[in-house]
Amino acid sequence: MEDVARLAGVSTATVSRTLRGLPNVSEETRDRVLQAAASLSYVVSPIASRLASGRTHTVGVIVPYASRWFFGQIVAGAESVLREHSLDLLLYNIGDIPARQRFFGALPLRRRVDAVLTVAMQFTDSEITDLLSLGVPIVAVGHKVPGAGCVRIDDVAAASAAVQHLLALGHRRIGMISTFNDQSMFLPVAHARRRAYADTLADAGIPIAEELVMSVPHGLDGGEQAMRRLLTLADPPTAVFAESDELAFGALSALRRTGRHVSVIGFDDHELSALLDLTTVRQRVFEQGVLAAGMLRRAMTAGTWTPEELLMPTTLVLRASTWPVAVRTTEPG
Amino acid sequence: MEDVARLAGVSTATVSRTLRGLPNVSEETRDRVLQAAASLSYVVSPIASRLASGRTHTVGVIVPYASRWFFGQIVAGAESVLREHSLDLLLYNIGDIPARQRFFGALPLRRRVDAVLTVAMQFTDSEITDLLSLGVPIVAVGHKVPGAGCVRIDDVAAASAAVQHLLALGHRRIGMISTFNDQSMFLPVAHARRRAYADTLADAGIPIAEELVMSVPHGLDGGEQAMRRLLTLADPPTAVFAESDELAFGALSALRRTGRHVSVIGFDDHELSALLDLTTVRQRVFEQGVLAAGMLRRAMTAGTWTPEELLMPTTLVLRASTWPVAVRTTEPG
DNA sequence: TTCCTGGATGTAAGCGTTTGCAAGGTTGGT
DNA sequence: ACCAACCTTGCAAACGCTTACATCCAGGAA
Repeated sequence: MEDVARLAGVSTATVSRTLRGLPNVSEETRDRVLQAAASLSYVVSPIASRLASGRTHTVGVIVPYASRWFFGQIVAGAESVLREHSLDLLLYNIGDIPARQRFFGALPLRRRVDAVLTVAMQFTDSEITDLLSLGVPIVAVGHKVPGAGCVRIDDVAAASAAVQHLLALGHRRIGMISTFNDQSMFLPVAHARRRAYADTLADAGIPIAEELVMSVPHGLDGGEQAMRRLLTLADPPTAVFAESDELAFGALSALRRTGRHVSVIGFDDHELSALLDLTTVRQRVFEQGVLAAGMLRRAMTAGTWTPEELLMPTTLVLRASTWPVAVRTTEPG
Repeated sequence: MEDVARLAGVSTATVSRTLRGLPNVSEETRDRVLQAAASLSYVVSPIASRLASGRTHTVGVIVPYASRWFFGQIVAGAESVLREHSLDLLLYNIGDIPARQRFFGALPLRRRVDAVLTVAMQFTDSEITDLLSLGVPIVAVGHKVPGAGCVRIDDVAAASAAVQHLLALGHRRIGMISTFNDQSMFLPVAHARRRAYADTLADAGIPIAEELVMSVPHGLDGGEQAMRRLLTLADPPTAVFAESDELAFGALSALRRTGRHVSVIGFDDHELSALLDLTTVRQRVFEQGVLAAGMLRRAMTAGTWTPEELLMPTTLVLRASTWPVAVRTTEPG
């Protein structure tokens, strides 16, 4: 920067002002500085700039499973808006207990980010305290976090719609594939969706059968296990509501291998759900990443910030994986 | 840090040395400093530390499609090893032309990262020059980049094996679904796999039919379009080799909708390929991310660095999407 | 002419570390 | 008892910016 200042015949202060587009620089000087900077192909050191200004221009993004479809979409969505405003995106994947402990033990975000985006993470109270102690705006995608902004869907309503769809098809014995709450992962949506399942059945006057609710780790394998177990029941369900499409995929896989026929409805509208003909509840995932990042960006620039909550719509997408209960008691159509 | 120094009764220099685990600090002093730091719950400012030391402890990761399965796997793999060594991962998603231009126009990596990981990106010569001008170690996953390290598979051999599998099943009219080279995206693997396809057919004495090679954008839609076009041919292929599983999924989708039957082999062994019964060429994607990050980490710590090349094995995974040519001329089994 | 105002620019003090160098203190060999 | 060698520690100068404050200058009002 000194070189640029010398070449333009001004002070480094003026160079700094020019390069950041501050208003109080004369046009003539501005041109001279920009030209000098260009000819030296100079760029400011973001690190020095951060140290001096105290702003990191970085958003920390915390996800439990970076490689899963849902999270990839959110991250990509957030990345697109952050990049556009030249903000850095620092990715933290804390899917297992050790990673989580390391994360909250060291809290590497301290002094490192101006904002935090968390995606479908269930935090303990102390973890939330830790996060809030960072003193930066936080936005959660997928569920509420006290003190943080939030972009999500109405999980209860959406899950309820899914179960109602099965009820409307005449199903009365309806199973649910839900995720573990052991590792306190995924609980936010799991909890809401499970409750919606129970309430909706109760409203329809159907008693809840404990054995029809499976708790498995998230992913294909989990879904497959769950469905296998459901199929071994003396009175297996005629329909199953899966907490996510990936779980539903696993369920479909189990069904195909065993040759059994059970209606399955998923949740998310995964990119491949159409191909697999999975009835599901669609939510716009990428866009949630976009909106969350936008919310953070505004909070960062405004200085002040009151957490907002954004509710995204969902749609029931009907495909061939669900059918009326009567039709396939023996054989699929 | 000053506070810690004061509380421990030493200078900031000693605190710094202690906190970084340098050897020349007496045990007694070390304990005192650590205790002081803990009681003040102090952490060093990474930014100040970076400015002073000149090292960013950050790896820039450049991907074309952050949300696609393959890239998610690589990123997750890399993240796991970087996090373990407390290195930051800065994600750049430059999938479209504008993003790419912005990226190479400003070259935001300058002064910002100690190493670069690129995933399946086809760069122009000038772009490679730009990247090398950063003066940091670079590792490419998926293909060679001159001057950079490399973790990849033998695309030619693997693709050849795929085509040979189809040949062995008796297919003679074999199509290929490949990706665009318009946006100079994906060319590295596209090129190698397409050449392998052509050479393998040629070796078998089969003339290449231009109309059997489709170029489409990557993704499900691309695969679907490609297969639809292939099916409209007067003499459609009996088998198709898709450059990636996602393209193959699209192809399967088109087949299902049109009720036609064509053998399809994919590439990657996507997480859902088993469910869709797709014959494919398996490669260990996550692990490639791990290895690439490890390579970079070593390069960063060593100071010196000569690009290495790592070749990962691939396996042909036989499933139900490919069958002998004679069997299904009329109806699937 | 004088004073005031406001915009453009320069000066220099941070920002919170790292690190080369020097100083002081120990230890052990002679 | 003396000196070399080594280990521990402190001092202070970077690192490359930002920014509060001071300065200067031109133009307008009185």
